[in-house]
Amino acid sequence: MSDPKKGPLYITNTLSRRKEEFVPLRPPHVGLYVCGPTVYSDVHLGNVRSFLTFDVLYRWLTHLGYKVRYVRNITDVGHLVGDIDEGEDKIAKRARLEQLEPMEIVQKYTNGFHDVMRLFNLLSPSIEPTATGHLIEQIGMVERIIKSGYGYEANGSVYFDVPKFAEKHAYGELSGRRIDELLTNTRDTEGMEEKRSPLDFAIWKKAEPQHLMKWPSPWGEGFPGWHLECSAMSTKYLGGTFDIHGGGMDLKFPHHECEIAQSVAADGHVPVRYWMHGNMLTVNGRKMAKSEGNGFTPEELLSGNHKLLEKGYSAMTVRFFMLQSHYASTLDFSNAAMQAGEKGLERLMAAMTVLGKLKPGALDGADVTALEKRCYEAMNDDINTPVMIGELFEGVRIINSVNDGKLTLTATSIERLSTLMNTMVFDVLGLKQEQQIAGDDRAMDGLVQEFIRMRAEAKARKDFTASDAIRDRLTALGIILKDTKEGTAWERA
RNA sequence: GGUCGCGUGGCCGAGUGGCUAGGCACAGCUCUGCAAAAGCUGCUACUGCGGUUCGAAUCCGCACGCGACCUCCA
Repeated sequence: MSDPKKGPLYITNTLSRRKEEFVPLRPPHVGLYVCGPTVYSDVHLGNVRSFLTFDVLYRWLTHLGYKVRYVRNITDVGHLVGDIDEGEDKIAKRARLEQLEPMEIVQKYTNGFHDVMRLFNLLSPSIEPTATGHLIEQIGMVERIIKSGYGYEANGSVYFDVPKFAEKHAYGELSGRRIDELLTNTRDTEGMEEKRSPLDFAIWKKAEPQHLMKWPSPWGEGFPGWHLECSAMSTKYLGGTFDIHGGGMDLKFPHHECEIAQSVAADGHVPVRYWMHGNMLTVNGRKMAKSEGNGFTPEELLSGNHKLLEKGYSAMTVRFFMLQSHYASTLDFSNAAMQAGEKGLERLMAAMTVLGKLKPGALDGADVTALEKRCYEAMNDDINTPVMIGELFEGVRIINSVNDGKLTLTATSIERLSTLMNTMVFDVLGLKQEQQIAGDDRAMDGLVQEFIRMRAEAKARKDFTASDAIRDRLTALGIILKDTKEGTAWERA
């Protein structure tokens, strides 16, 4: 980018397992694809972490001046439940249980997903394509794979021939798997006689009679394989090869590995230049997952009404808590850590309010330029939000010191600090003020100011019994008074 | 069983060869009528055992502990 303080950006590419300088294919444009949710149940906090990781990446790329096309899909063709059922579509299964149309389920949980994204202040993607809306593209891709010789039909289903593909192309590169090891580790394939190899995966699946979501195809009634939608839709909206593909660590294999194979087989080139994977949110050291039953919904989180929660936490507390660890590290959820995050966020946000009221001085007692530089370096070093937040607390210290008259900053530096803090806290980290601050509600503020005046009068005549009574009663109502040199401020608890 | 990764102070969590991360908690101090808020100060760790190096939390090996994916499967 033209502004030297802003670049270059380094990100960890799963393909090389190293930090690489990010150079877009067609600057200033950047194509970003992120695997979205499967809309057959509520998203839980672990899912949110993954989407949050790429939300911040999207925000940062945008801040750096890139024109980002951010595509995040909705998987509304069912996946298998896996170890529970016998090949029944997840969405169809849910539908029968709840006596709903499949698309009703899809709509319900898509709406819920959007609500959660809004709650945690995640930006909307540029395009949010659905799998059901792209059947033609997916069928086209299956045809191209068959044509290239890497797909074969068996009994109405079409499978991807992994061993044949691996003869001429890399398979397992992304996830560090070797085809011979995969074969060695695979058990008997009984019941899967349609497949030529246990490593083969379906790219089109024949629909059983009871299956509700199905479409006509050259191979009969069926539905697309679950790796296919991302390949078809990313190709459609971002091109045959695009810049960044993100997703949770658990999608590396087989999902993303299969995506690569499909694109190479269908179109002859690798689809993605930089693969990025976010790590898992854990609870007591275990991955938060639907199958573990250790997830909670946003409602439970906010209310604290869940056995894992000692109390409720605000969405921004959660967002801040998550950003205090690096996206590539596992993060363990605990009440103690949440409460620490809650306190830290309060201090940060309080400073943001103070920031707007700073009075300039003649000299600079702090180096804002250096602070700014460190913030950019942290973000450019693989989106290191925890380090960046550490720097922001240096900013908090400066702000409060200036406010206390213990440090001075020139008007220019205050302006610069203000821009930096506001940009990083609100635009990049995507935090927002949740607490009602004084002044938001004029009637309320007027009332409280009246009490503050009464208390000041009591204090002036040394009637501390009366002044403390006023303060204590306001505290009991959730109004906290803070005495400063300029007078008394208030905030809600 | 295979592959990959992790193990940091009271808690959370950065850090990849020498330089105090940061947050929370705790203690003391300043300010204050008291409190709160804020600032300052203190608490200085890196699973164990070997090795490389002038020097290792950071590199290598082994051990122990933990996790993710795969091992059933679209």
